[in-house]
Amino acid sequence: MGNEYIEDKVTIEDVANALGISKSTVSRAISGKGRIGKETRERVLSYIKEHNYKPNPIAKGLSESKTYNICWVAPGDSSMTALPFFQRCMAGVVDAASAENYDILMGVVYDDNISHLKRIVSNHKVDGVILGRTLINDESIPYLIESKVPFVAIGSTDYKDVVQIDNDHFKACNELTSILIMKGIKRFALIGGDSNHVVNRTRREGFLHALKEQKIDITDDDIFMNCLSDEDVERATDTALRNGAECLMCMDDGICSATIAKLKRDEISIPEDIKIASFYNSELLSNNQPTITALQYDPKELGINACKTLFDILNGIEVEQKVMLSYEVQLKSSTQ
Amino acid sequence: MGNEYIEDKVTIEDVANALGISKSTVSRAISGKGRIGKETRERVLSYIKEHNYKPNPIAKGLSESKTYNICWVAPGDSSMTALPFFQRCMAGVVDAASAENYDILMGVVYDDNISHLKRIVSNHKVDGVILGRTLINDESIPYLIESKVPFVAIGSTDYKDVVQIDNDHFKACNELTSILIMKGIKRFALIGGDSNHVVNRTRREGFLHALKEQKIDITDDDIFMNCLSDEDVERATDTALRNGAECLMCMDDGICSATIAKLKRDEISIPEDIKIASFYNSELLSNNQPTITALQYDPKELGINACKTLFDILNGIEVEQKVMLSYEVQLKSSTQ
DNA sequence: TTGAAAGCGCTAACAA
DNA sequence: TTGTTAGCGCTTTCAA
Repeated sequence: MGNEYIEDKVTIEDVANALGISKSTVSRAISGKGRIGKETRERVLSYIKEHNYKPNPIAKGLSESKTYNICWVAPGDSSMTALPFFQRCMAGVVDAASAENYDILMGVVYDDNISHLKRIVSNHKVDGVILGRTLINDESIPYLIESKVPFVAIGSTDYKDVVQIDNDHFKACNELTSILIMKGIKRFALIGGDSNHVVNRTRREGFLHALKEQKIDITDDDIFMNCLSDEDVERATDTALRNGAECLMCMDDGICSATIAKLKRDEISIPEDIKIASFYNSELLSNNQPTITALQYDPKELGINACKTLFDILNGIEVEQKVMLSYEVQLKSSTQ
Repeated sequence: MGNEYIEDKVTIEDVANALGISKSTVSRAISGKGRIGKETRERVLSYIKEHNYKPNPIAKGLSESKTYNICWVAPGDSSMTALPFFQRCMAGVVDAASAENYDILMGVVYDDNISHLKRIVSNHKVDGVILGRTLINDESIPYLIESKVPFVAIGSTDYKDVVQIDNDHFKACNELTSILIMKGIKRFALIGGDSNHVVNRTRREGFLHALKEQKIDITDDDIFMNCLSDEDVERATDTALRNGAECLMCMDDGICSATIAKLKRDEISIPEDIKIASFYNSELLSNNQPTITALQYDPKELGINACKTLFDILNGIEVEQKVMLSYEVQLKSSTQ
């Protein structure tokens, strides 16, 4: 049965025999653990390089009770998964994992179905898990806690003792909003996504906090959460315009690009007729005309950081409960 | 060291001891291979269900020389990876793999750098590979052939003996173009992407073949390949319009949505001022106004098919060298 | 500094 | 029908 596709599958035993030494010596030479003669080590190292020997991580893993795999959990609904954010994040995770000779196993979850993640974890296929996003009612987190698998979340959560890597969305949204207020804008509308996503709630709070601080009024009529489809965005935009909004605050790149498209269709000019800003910048917006005021984060950095943190946990190194990565406010012509 | 996160990590030996039988009997009960008493099997099965025992695939794999992992190879350049196509395809692969208790390992390649794929394959981390797309000058394919790992490609290639799953882009593009010609369109322009991608060349050929068959002229001045950025698309569109094109044929969803955006910016109406069609439909286009004439494929089906084919190969079942999945021509208002 | 041997959790001859 | 045993390829005591 087995799968012998690499015919010259050379094992540690082959190396040991060829060199007339024991397997354990070869193992020591490679791992650097334990004492070993300098000359012996060099002999082994040069032999394996020449013969292109690579230790089999499956066997290594079995003996060490490791898998050398990390599970990257991404949302399965394609409206989400197509966002550049997840791609970038994952790229960071892949890079950081590769550096430690680890690989990434895909875990696909839906808002209400984490069976795929469960299969992977309960099958012992991974040493740890990185959650790509957090929900308010997140099935994954309690499951991961209960299963005792080490994990870190990208995003924030109220669950206790969860290691979190996030950008400081509250501070960022607060800051961007404050700046726009100082520039004289008084009537805002907020177009937001799924309020079951922690990040969306946080952004809303940062936004509202700035308004409150600067004593700018807003009613619930100008806050449009749960805009999941283009139609939702369209409706929100229409209402906001009717209500006299001066500036549309879009909660993320997807919503902002839908809003821009809607405004273009209606031949409403930015920024002359309406100003617009986004709480998340990405290539969906970056080559728009006019340029869009937005908050800039580095999702790849988030992925790298999450993965490195997970390795620290796996290695028994103490880590911070919550790391907040920085952001940048980019003021562009859409709010001039 | 090891990673004992599941405290109640129950092994086949525990099960055997608890039941007062041997490991091999338990193994047989689970796998169904070999002879075993009906009563014994049921005793085992009910015990493992109750105690939630799951065989460790790492150990199983070591003993069978299998990994129970498949490598999904996706392009790393984010302009590509963000396309819904790859997400959908991968979703299909994940589903089909899960059904066989297999998992998906991410392999990220760049046009000129397949080191990540090499690491995964040479480390024996996967039983097979699924290539998400094919290039004209594809480093991955010769590498995979040489390494002797079983693989299937989504897309077409001229390399010999490669198992390929594809949509019939030539036929589809030929058909769509022919229909538009019959509707009276005489002046076409083609806006296309990277000509190092096999699919882009094939689409161009299908398009040109229809023109030739129906004796419609086109010059190289109206064929714009390698439009990789929005600026490229913009320039191509401008030139095509200046040359008097009646209909812009866009090679994929990304290019088409860039073209539409450009036309909107310039306040050029579809289909009054210019008609437009896409050789690939996706949600990037599907809720556009006006609706867009396009070819519809099912990328998830492609992924499922590729994965099932790979399993056939792994199981020594003979497979077809090349499978062509169907498509649908959707005539909408953009070409009225 | 090195080697022998046991063990990681499972499968698969081979015996009984 | 079931048990015993020998691996799969590696790490890690324990001896030498």
